[in-house]
Amino acid sequence: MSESSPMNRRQNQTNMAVRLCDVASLLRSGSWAPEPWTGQVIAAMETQLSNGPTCNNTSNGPSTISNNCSSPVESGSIEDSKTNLIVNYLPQNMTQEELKSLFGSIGEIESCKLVRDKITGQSLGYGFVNYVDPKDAEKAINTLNGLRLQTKTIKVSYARPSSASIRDANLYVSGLPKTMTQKELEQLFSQYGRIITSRILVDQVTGVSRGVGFIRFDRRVEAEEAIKGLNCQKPPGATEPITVKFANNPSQKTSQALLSQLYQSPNRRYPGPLAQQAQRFRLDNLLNMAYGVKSRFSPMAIDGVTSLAGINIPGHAGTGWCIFVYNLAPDADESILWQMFGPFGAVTNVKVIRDFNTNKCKGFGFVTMTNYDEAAVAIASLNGYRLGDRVLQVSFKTNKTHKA
DNA sequence: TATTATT
Repeated sequence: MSESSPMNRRQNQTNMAVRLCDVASLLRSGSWAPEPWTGQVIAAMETQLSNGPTCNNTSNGPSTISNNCSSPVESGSIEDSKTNLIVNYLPQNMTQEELKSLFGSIGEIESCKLVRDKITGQSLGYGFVNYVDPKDAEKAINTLNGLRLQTKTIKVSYARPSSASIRDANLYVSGLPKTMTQKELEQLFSQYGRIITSRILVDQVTGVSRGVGFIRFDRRVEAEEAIKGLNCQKPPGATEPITVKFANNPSQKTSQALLSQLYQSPNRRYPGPLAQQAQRFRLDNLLNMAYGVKSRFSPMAIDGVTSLAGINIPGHAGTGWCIFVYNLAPDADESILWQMFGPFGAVTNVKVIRDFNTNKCKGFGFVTMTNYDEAAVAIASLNGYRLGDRVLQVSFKTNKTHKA
């Protein structure tokens, strides 16, 4: 994949940073459909893309999204890297390449790693991005922290220097009073050390606390002290004691979790045709992941076309599904494509085609999406979408190159 | 009674 030249990129960075900041803050404040194929996506996007600059910090994502860890001024230690970032709350299906592609839109990346389970290969939902230039790292925090991707709100912050002392510092807390807020939970635990994240789990329907939560400390010794001091103790005003222990390690989740997904009834939610198609492909992907099998439901078999190498299948480029986006404005940049297509699923690459001399967008661009079903929904949703004063044309890229 | 923050 060819990148835009460093010079082009540098020229665009200032504008993009501003816009991404605006959009990201709107993303944080706006309601967002958890399922990309509901009509709410478009409504939400209208709000995001057409509103003027607003910088509020309301968040409907992880409430620790802007905690006070690792701000540039605070990182006093000389060990602290000013280029290395940790990215949390990544969508499950996001790959390392997608991570690199997204953060590479800010500046040159020295290295990038998506952390995966050693056994299952499943993404653990976080990764590291190390920039060449500390300014780009700072810019990435300012512009991408709080970005909504699919159902997740990603968190971008400086990575602490890696050490054994910060591992296994995550606590699971149960028996909490249902009335206890996250702030109160933090107040209770903060006497034992620096809290990195906190969360109270809530009922998805009612939003009421389930009385359980997590506290991640900066260091394991702090977590140990919190267990000693708070396990089996009653919080102020509570009638029952709480339980505090180390949280289960996510890596003990075996392939059973994967298999259980396979046997879930696909028709439980009575989905429409589009969602049925999407689920069929998801199942296919799961089978593929678990057993390395391509079933007859493979995207390669869609429309009854069977092909060995993807020849004659529109938009299929081997590494994903290439989407053609036409009627972009001259000042369009990559960030607008990320913003439009990201909510629909895994996006591996975006590119705005620019004039070599003027560096202005020539009116079109390309987006590569990993999964057929997500690409199809994105196209169906975005074709005809009004962006500013232009109506976009969105389709799978064809191989036809005839010049009229 | 369980989300995914240290390569």
